[in-house]
Amino acid sequence: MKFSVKTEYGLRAMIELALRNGDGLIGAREIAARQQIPERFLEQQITALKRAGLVISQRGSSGGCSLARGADEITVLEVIEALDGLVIDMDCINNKIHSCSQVAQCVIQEVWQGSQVKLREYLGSVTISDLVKRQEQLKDGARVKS
Amino acid sequence: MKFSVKTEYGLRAMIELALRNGDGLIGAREIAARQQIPERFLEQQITALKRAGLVISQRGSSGGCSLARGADEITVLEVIEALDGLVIDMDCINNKIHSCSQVAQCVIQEVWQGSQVKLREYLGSVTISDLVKRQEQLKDGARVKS
DNA sequence: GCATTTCCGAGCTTCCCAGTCGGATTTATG
DNA sequence: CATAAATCCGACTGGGAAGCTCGGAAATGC
Repeated sequence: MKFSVKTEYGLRAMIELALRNGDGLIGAREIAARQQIPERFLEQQITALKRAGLVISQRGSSGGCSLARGADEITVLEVIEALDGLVIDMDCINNKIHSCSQVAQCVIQEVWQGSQVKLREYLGSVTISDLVKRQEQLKDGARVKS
Repeated sequence: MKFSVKTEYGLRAMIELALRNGDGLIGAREIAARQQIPERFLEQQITALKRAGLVISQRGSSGGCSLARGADEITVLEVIEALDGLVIDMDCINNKIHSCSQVAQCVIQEVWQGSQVKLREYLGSVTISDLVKRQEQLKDGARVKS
């Protein structure tokens, strides 16, 4: 049970984009370099984010991408689900299989379902903007300390 | 992001044990047969549950296992963590690595941490006894319908 | 002693994640 | 128009983990 690195990379990219929002388009190469992420790999995640409508992009030289909305209007949940699909996927409920011949399975699926709801609730309450703000806090804290 | 079948098997076994609590020891073979779980595989999970102190067991012929406490005193969280370790494991926070050279990573780790807390909170609030009761409800519902 | 059970460790197969890569398409610029 | 730079698309791969099997040792009732 862990979050994929895809989502971590995706979130880091979104933070980077949020920091430089308004500066026009930013290339995947640049984001990758700044965040130390394999470039060709990040490319794919950005494409996925674009398909999900969280990012807009333009091809060609001097192309790049930027946030599709304000950083405070994009939740962590959206980013995760754009990259990895549902936060918790269950064969029984999400997919069409629904092979609950055994009643006990259904009961357990309800627990997975409940987990899903709780997680989505939380992750949906955190925005990219929150992350950026929190990051500033951490940086300031470190500066004061040193 | 999904729960392992180990945990599903483990929970189903616990439900089975809860249903027949007080009837003495029950063999892994029997549980496996009833719940249609690969026997030798279930064996291992039961051993893990025993090591975690959720189940007591006795070897030898007419050996078997039973719940170590009341079904209302065992949470789903305990079962899951006994079988799969922490619900959400993060290299940065749980383990010793703590390689947050990049500040952005730490911010994200806080989100994982938050998810962990929420999930544990929820899963810790559901007991095996709850599952059994809920299962009865479902069965009754089906009976009325038909 | 023998059957039956839990217990321990090793091994095996299949699948998926993380990452790479070749190349097609689009576009600004000279 | 040519070229360089960027996104985009699809296929491929290596490694590691999940799911499961298996052989056999230790315990225990009959």
